[in-house]
Amino acid sequence: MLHIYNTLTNSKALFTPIEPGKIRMYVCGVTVYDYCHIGHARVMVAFDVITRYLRARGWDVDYVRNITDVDDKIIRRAAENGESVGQLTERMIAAMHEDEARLNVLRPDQEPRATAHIDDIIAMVQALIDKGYAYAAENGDVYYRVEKFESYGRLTNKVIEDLRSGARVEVEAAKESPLDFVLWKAVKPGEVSWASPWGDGRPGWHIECSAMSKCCLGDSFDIHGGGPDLPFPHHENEIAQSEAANGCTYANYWMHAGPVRMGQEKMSKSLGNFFTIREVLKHYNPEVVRYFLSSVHYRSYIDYSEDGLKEAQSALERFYQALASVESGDATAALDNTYEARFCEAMDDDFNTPRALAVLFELASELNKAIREGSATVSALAAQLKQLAGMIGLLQQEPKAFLQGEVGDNGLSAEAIEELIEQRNQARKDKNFAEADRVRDLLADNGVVLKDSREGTGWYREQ
RNA sequence: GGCUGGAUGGCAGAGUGGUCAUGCAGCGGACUGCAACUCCGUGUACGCCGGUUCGAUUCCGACUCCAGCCUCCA
Repeated sequence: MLHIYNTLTNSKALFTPIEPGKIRMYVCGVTVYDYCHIGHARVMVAFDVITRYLRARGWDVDYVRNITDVDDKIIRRAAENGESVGQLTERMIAAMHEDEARLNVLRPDQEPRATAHIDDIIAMVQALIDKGYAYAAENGDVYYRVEKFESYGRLTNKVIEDLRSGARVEVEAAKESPLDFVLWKAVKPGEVSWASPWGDGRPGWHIECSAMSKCCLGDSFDIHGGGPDLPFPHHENEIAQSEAANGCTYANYWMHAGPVRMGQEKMSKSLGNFFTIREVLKHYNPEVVRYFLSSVHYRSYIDYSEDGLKEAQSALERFYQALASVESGDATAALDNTYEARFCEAMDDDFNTPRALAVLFELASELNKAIREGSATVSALAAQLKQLAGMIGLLQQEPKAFLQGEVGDNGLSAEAIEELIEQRNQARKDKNFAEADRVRDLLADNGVVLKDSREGTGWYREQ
C-alpha cells in the first residue's frame, strides 16, 4: 500500500490513482541557462528513484518533466555570451542530458519545452481572459487576477491579506493588484518573441507548466513534483491558472524534494555557493553521488560535504565487495526471507530510501556470511541484492569496475598494477615478506589496496 | 512577522509508547606471513521544561535553537 506525503495536506496519505494502475506525474524541470548543480541532481535522482520503484512494482508511469527554455535569465546569459537563446539552451540541454545519464537517471517519458508549446500557452491565457481570471494591461502584459481565485494560497497556507501587506517586490503600475502575476510578457527591444492576440511577447514563467502538463497529461493528473523553492509562488500559481482555466482539480498529490545545503544554508544559484554536477563527477564515481543523494529521505535537507560523499563511497564499497566475490548472472533461487518485503515496505512509506538501504545492508551482511560459509544460497542472495538495489537504480555496475575505478591523472594502469601484484606474489612464494610488503606499500602509495584470497589477489583503488 | 519542516549516540541517518535501526569511524577477537576484505563481539542517544501514562526519545503543551518558503532560484 503506497503512501505519499502530500504538500497540499501536509500529511502522508494512501495513494489512489485517477486511473487504476496508472500514474501520471509532472515534475518541474530546469531553466537551461547554466550547468545543473547538485540541487538539480537531487530532484532528478529523487524522481528517478520514485519512477523506477513505481515501475518495478507494476505501475504504468507516465513521467513528464519540462524544460524552461525561454526566460529573463536565459535571454540575459545568451546576450552576455554573444550567442542566440537557441544556441545557449541547446548546449545546456545537451549538458543536462549528459549529467543525468552519468547519474543513471532515466529520461522522462516526455520532456516538453516551453518554446514548443507557445500555441498551448496562448490558448490557456485566452481561456483565462475569457473567464475573467486574467486581463491584458496597458503595457502589453497579461496578468492573472489573483484575488479572483478564491482558494489561492491553499498549497502553502498563505492568506491573501498577508501576502498583500508583505509584498516586497516593486509593484508594476499596470497591475490591478500587487499580487497579480504575469502570464504573458510584452516583448522588449532585442528579445525573442512570438505573436499573440495581445501583441508580440513571450510566456510568463508559471503558465508554461499549466499549459504543458495539460497537453501531456490532461486537465487532472496524479502527482506534481518539484524542488524545495517551488511551492510558492510557482506551484500556487499553476494551481490558480489550471483550475481556473480547466474547472477541475489540477494535481492530486504534490511532492517536493528538500534542499541541498552548504554548511548552514541552501545551495543556490543566487547565493553562488553551488557545485555543478560535472565538477563533482570529476572527483567521485557517479554512483557515489547518486547513493549520497539517496542516503537521506527525499524531503529532508541534505548537507553537501566531502565527508558525506566519502561515506557514500565506503558504503558502496561494502556492497560491491560482497558482490565482487560472487559469479554474476545467477538466477534467483527460491529464498525464504523478508528482505524484499521490508525493502518495499520502506519504499511504499513515502519512498523511505534510508530505511530501504538499511535492509540492503542487512542483506549484504547475510550474503557475506553465506560466502564465508560456502552456503548454497550465495548466488541467490547476490541476485536478490542486485535486484532490489536495481529497483532504485543502484548496484548495477560490474563490482570490479566500480572497485577498481578509473585511472586517475597520475595513477597506475591496471596492467602496471597486475604486474606488481605478480612480483609480490612471487616474493610471497619465496617467503620474502619484506619484498612483498615493499611492493604492497608501493601500490598503497598509489592508492591501490590489495585483497588476498584463495582465488588470488584482488585489488581496488581507494577513491 | 506569517507559513512549512526539523533538533537522535564521535559523524551520517531511520524509527518506535515498554527488546536490535542501518552505515561510517572506535575498541576486543577470528581469518591472514603481516595487512586489506569478511565474520563474531562491544560502547556511546533521543534539544529544554512541564503534562498524559504503570511506563515517553516516541503522544500533548510551552520554550530554545536551526533550516526552507514568503523575491528569480531545484
